Amino acid sequence: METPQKDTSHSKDGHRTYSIRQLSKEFDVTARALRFYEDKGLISPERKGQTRLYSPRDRARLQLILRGKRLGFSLIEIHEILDLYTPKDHGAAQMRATLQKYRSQIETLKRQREDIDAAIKDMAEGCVWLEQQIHDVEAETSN
Amino acid sequence: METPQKDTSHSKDGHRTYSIRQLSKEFDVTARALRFYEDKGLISPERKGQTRLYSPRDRARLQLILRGKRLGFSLIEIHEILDLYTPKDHGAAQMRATLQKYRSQIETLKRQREDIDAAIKDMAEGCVWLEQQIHDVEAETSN
DNA sequence: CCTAATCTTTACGTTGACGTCAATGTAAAG
DNA sequence: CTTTACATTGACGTCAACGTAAAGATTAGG
Repeated sequence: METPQKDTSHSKDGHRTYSIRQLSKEFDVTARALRFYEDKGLISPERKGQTRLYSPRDRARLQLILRGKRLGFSLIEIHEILDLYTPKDHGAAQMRATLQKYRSQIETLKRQREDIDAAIKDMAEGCVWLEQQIHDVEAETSN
Repeated sequence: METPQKDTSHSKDGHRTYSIRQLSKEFDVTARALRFYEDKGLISPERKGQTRLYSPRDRARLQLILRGKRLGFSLIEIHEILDLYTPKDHGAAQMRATLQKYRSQIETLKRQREDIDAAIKDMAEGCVWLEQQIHDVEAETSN
């Protein structure tokens, strides 16, 4: 009864680390997918020997990746979005360029939200109509 | 100067029709894609001989398809969504089942909207931070 | 009638995002 | 030490969503 599972590890830098399995289970993605994302440069976990050790920052990046996927972005697009999240600290010119990217990304997202709102509206109207139909049919069968 | 382009046609049922080119230009998709969607059962234009004639209803379906794509749904998912749009008029049991689909679809969309709102918030915060940085740098260079 | 533009189908190619072995390494448990 | 479990890197397979090229039918214009 006393097998205190070693379910947490720590790197020499002190922070928590996650194995590839832990992360894949937690977020319900395959280890293959995680390695694939790494291949595409979306994540770069440290290595202990040759096995991967994911830091909390890697975990956060993974969350962003998955959110991007849910929103229908390609891995390439997600890569660009992740770049916006990683602080660059360049000159004012660079920062201004980055700021533009932020804004255009916001526009993209807002357009997407309009699509969503329209779709929700459609579905909601469909609901109302259907409920009415069902109500009518029931009134009829109760005759 | 008097070549009144025959840019509109009408079917025997009276409604307007669109050629595959018109539609592809209007929505900026290739004719190949339109035929592909037809292959997958997402759209079924009439035929005049062997050429396709798209009705306004087909056009509306195409809009829904493209919206679905922008939201990251697969063609299969879009097919199911389109089914929700085509009135079935079945028994009460069927209608109740359909109602469930509407509702679960609404839930899906709402979850997606939460993702979007979160992403927008992130980007907006990034903007603010960046603007501050740029401001600081400029204040410094003006010394 | 000829040509050019569009339409068609058929079929194979491509890209993205992984899945699925296979062969191998390594570390903890018995 | 051997088994068991999970890690690794290739390499090839697969599925979706089209792209692209080939070959022929149709139609408007000169």
